[in-house]
Amino acid sequence: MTTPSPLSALTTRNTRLFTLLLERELKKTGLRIGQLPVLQALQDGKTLNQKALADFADIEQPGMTTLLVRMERDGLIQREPDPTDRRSTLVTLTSDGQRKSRNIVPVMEHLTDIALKGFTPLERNILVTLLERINSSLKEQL
Amino acid sequence: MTTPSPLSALTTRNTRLFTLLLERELKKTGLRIGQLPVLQALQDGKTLNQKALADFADIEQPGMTTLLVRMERDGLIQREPDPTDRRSTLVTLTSDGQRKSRNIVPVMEHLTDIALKGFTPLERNILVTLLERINSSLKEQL
DNA sequence: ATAGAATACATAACATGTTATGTATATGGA
DNA sequence: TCCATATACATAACATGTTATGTATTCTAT
Repeated sequence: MTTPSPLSALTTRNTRLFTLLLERELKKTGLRIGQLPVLQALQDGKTLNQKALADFADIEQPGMTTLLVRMERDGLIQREPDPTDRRSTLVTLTSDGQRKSRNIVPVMEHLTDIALKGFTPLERNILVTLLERINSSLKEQL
Repeated sequence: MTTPSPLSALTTRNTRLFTLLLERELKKTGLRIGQLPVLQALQDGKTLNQKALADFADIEQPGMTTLLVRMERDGLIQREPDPTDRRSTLVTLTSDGQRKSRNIVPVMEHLTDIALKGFTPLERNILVTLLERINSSLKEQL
């Protein structure tokens, strides 16, 4: 899309392209982008309930519920009742989830290297700083 | 989400926040984000077929079809057969679509001002340049 | 101790996108 | 001319997210 705002057009295009390439890379490992925050949050055998996962992934609770249903169906995670709180469901990675999650970091690093090709360390820092300032300003408006 | 890549985490977060605020602003005018490219492409009485709109919005054809079905249902656009090509459907804005589309640019400018609060012109230029370089690098990988 | 608020989860309806596939029409080359 | 191919659109199945709402459980303040 060509928007009236060069800035948001650029960051949106940026995110879209990165997401596209990431999705393509992840397909090789049988993962989907939406699953990444869950896999990351549960690395190293960690256990979290669904609310904590929704908070971590920055999505609403119903979205996390349906995501986890699909991930359980696909054998990536396990869900079991929290013995200390009967409202709560504890989520852990299966061994297959653990194994597949180990592919994520190398893929992200590879794509980041591609995105920042030719950037000096100074340019990387400037970019990060500017983006952080924008995020700050936007967050204030929430 | 906190990803292993500070860069993509930042741009993704950036896009997400901007989208959130934009969606909130647009709600006041009865529009949705997905509709923006269509409204923009058809401004000033322009007529395009569905394929051209999909290309402009950078989404696949079936996605555009369902979007246009909803927009027609909501009275934003009109669809009629192309007399010169019976495969093709010509899309135009209704007067309500025209009217609502005029709110878009001010909203985008307002949000961009918020996002870039405190930026000097130089900083704006640097940011745009760096993002364009990233977009270039990513596009090469497609 | 208990009533009311808060919390965790599920479900439904929907928006927005994807890929895969089918149908109808148009077009270009033998 | 006519066949193969390309093009425009629709439909289906699905992923991923939203808001609104319901249910069950827990917590808190009286």
